[in-house]
Amino acid sequence: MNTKILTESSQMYLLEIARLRDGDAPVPLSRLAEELSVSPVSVNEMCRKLQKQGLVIYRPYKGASLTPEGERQAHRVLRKHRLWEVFLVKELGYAYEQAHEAACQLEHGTSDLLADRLDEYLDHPSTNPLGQVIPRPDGETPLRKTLPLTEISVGQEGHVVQYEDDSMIPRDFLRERGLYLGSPFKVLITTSDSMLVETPKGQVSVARDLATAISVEPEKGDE
Amino acid sequence: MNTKILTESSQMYLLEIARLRDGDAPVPLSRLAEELSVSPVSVNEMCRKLQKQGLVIYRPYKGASLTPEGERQAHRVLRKHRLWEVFLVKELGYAYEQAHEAACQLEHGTSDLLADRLDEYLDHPSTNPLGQVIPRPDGETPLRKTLPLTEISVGQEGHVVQYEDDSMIPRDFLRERGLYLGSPFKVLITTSDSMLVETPKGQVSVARDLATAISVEPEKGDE
DNA sequence: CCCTATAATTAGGCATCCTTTAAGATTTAC
DNA sequence: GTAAATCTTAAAGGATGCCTAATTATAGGG
Repeated sequence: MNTKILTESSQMYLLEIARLRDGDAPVPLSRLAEELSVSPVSVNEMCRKLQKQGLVIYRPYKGASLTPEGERQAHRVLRKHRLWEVFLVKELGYAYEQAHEAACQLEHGTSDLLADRLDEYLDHPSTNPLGQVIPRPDGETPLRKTLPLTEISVGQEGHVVQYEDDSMIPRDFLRERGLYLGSPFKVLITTSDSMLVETPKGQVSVARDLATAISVEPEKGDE
Repeated sequence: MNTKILTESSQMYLLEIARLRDGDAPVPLSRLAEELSVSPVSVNEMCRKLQKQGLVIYRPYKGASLTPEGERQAHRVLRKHRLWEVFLVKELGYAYEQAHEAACQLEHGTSDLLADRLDEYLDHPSTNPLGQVIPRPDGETPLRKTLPLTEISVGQEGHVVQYEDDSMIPRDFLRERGLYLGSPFKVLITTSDSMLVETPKGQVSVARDLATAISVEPEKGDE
């Protein structure tokens, strides 16, 4: 049961559910289908299969969430994924996005042993290049959830994890202002339609609409 | 045509044909089936499919060999495989055999770009930990063939690549005497039933029967 | 030159993971 | 509360890659 072999595909599903999950809310299958570039029908099939295997809890019209075992498996994969990201960025000079792509390929061919060796080689990094936590081998590390920037209250700190709605994002502008992927920040002021945020490159005011599309991870110990 | 996507399975077949090939002789399908741990029927099916794709030349009762394009593809995979071997052994402290196993998993999830970056990171190694040549990205490097130790004539040098008949090999003895995987050596004397070989650890006399089971790669520029 | 051991092939299946089509269920929003 | 949008499910099928069992072809020794 511990040594159950998951197909690459199953791993991808579990990982994606872990990634998309927002707190304890189940992930809508439509979201999964989109992320995995697969038809909704396939996702439905797969989720029911994973439920039969005790890895996923699937409630029709609600969505999918992970069982403790599913969580454990997702962590194993995510650990490998993020360790490779660190290696690719820090050692091989990859840009983050390319590293992410490549890590998707490598994670499935990585044994637990290899992950541990890599972890040691990289000097036990605690986060990936975006500042997202790398699960420990024991699987104890809880994944921290990401929120839209708008959910962060004044005085809280955090860092940027992802841009949600690519088309709307002035990437270059944000990069210049120090609010790019991985950037730490602190919310200084919020108003009804904008936020003032402190970044490594100074202060930047962000429209609320835009802030909605910026996913961030709040700093440990807040909320 | 250049960007043709090979399945993991196809890659394995091509790689194995390249590995098992002895000079220009086609590889018997039974041998392939054995190495790949797959039924002869499956190998037959696959070889005919690869032939249809122009990657393999398959002659019933003779065996399979690579077309120039198949050769090119095999080189690409082999390059990745051996680069990973170097990384795993040199950087992560793997033993060779474990590195070989792990490299089998990693090679398929490795893009050409990643291979090049890794190559650079490792400072362009020319051989894997066993001294086998790492093909260059341009695919120009010919694979050197391996021979049984008995085929090496007096004065020639080479290095050990593989033990063929595991059950017959006194591994510990050979390791002690400096004739283990990767060891460089020079043949000093051959008689009708034994050979005297110089190794990093001194000289060792090897019975002809035993020498047959030791695969070696002769040094560049000989023969 | 025949006979046998080995190799090849055909036929039928299985598992995985994906697809499209189409019909039915539920939610959500007005 | 109903209608539109979304989700679920069933059915049928395709591609890959593997299997076993049974049959046929061939090579090579005697």
